[in-house]
Amino acid sequence: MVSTNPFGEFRVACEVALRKALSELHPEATDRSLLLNEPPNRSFGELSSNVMLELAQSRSQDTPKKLADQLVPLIHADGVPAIRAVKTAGAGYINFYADFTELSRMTIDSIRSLDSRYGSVRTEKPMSIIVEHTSANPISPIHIGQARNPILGDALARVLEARGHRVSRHFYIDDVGRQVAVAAFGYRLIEKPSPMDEKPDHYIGTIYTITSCIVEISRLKRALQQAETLSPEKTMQLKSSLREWNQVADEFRKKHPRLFKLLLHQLPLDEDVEARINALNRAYEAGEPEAKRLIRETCGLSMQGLKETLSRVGVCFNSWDWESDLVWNGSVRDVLENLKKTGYVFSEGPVLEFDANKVAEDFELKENLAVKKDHEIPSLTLVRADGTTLYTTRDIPYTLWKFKQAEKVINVVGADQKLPQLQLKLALWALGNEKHARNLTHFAYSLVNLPGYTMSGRRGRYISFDEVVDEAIRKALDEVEKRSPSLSEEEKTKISRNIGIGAVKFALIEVDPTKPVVFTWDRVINFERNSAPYIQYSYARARSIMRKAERRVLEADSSLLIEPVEQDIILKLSKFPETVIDSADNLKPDAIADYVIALADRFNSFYNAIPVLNTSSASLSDARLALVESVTIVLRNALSLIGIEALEKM
RNA sequence: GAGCCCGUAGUCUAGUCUGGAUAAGACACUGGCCUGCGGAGCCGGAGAUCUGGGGUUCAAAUCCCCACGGGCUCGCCA
Repeated sequence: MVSTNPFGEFRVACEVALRKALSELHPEATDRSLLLNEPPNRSFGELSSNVMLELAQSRSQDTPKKLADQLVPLIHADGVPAIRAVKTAGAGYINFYADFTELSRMTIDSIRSLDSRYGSVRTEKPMSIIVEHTSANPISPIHIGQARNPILGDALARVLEARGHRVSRHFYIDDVGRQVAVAAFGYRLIEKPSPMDEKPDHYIGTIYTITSCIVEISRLKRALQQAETLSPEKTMQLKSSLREWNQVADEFRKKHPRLFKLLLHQLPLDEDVEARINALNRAYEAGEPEAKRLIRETCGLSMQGLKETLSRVGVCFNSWDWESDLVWNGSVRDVLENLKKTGYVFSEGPVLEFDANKVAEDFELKENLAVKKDHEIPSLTLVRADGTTLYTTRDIPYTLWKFKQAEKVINVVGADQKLPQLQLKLALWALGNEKHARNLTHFAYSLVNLPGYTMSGRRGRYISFDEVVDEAIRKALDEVEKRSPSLSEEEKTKISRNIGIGAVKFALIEVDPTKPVVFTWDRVINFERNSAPYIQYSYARARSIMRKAERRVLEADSSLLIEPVEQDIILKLSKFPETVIDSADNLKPDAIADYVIALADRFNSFYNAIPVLNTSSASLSDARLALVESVTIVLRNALSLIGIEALEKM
């Protein structure tokens, strides 16, 4: 029998048998939903129930052990091929032992016949889902702090697809806003020289940082000139900012002397600069042709670099959504009008504010949104005094637009943006889009920091994703040269690329996204510590056996696989579909990473202890070969879900 | 000041949602294993008062409260 979820079959069989017995003795206990757990080790079976420990609470006269002993004879597992035995143990656990003849056969047959589809269990409720991720500013390269975003977002999309959802990946190009105007302003000022040998996103990033740095310094200096009118604290604060920006300036003067000099020379250093930058921003929102040309050109250049970075690590998108389009086509204005009609918008002079807190209270949403009752949610500024809009304002029509195409929207956005994401959701409530509000998920991840400081695109203080990938590939090439000198140059290049990129991705995905990560080079390029090369190595070893065998096993007798290390692998293989379900339904891409390490571990133990090709009988060899083949399929499928390529050789 | 997230061997992490049997891995440290299929490997050893303190429970790394430490947020930035 082929099953999309072999361990699930065993689980259901145990649950049915257990419920039936419970309904005879303790009908009140059957309404519990979670009856079975995975025991800490296999001497306690493959599944275990502690219902009796709980049941004993209400029946003080009976010990859990006694209750379990009474129940077990009523659990009829004889007719169920998947269950070998049911026993009581310890304080009153009921342990279910799988029949490995059956489980092995079902698992291996299913994997070999489903092949690349093994692990994919279609949900009963497939949805159309938009995963918006990365959405990096189109004025600087993606840095390693942000890189967690595309990696998590892409894995999430892949896992959801495996679950049978229709997934569309969207990149939101944030080309409206002051920072873009700053970059474009600087770029035009130096008469738009094209990037020489530099990646265009790095090039624009440098121009942006230098421009913003010089503008900032001159602003701070002007502010300090009125020191007499300022409070001492304010003066201190300004001085400390000035010190920081001067430091940034020094760094850039050294790193990019030519551009720095050029920009310093061209930039008028009076208040006029800022006014002109703001004017450019206004002109762009208003859709004036010249501003459009300039800013689209600047962003286009940068996006070219971002796309290159993303596509080289295997992250692709279905849609590139320009934020400015929403402004120009009037949907931002329309949403503002609608929002005003809700009564949740108040004005402070020309400034419009959205009363997020009142929405949360009126709709009684605080508890649901994990906000404390007496915690006041800050209001959201929708429109500036000069009439321009803000990021989150524009995110409202964008979100509505996304919901025209999908039932569910997942925004992969850093945890630092929890508040605006909450305000966005409340805006949907206010607008009467309850259903959309409920189907909007902020997939939050903690930022990646460098030891000692936070990365800042604006300050140009970051390690770019590109250089991390480059370095990882370089390190991988060293290792390949050392370990596999006989491979062709072409193979070495391809392999080290895959190893390097895999290592970077793995480092970013293996940690629970809510946990903060401190970036260290060691984390990525120490291949003893980084598990990705280990997993790829395990795969290469397995494939090597397959190649040496020079035959495809048609009929394998899985009942010959009686070694504990073999059964450990089979058990793990049988659980892969459940892992994918958990990963997709609970949005846990990191669960796949944990799984694949554990499978590789078990395979390596097996590899070391058990011969596959030199066995006493051909049928045993066939059975083991089928097992090895199954391991290769599942390793490949699992790696593919987290966007890492499996390698034939390395 | 207020709110959110995180705290598990020297280091990095899994387990926390859904309480249950001996807290699971990796790095570093350490003792073994290449005439069997790839040693980026395998087998073993040592190393953890699960940040601290209360509470709930037959049972707490897991749930609740309070402290402490780290990160983030509270902008007419994104």
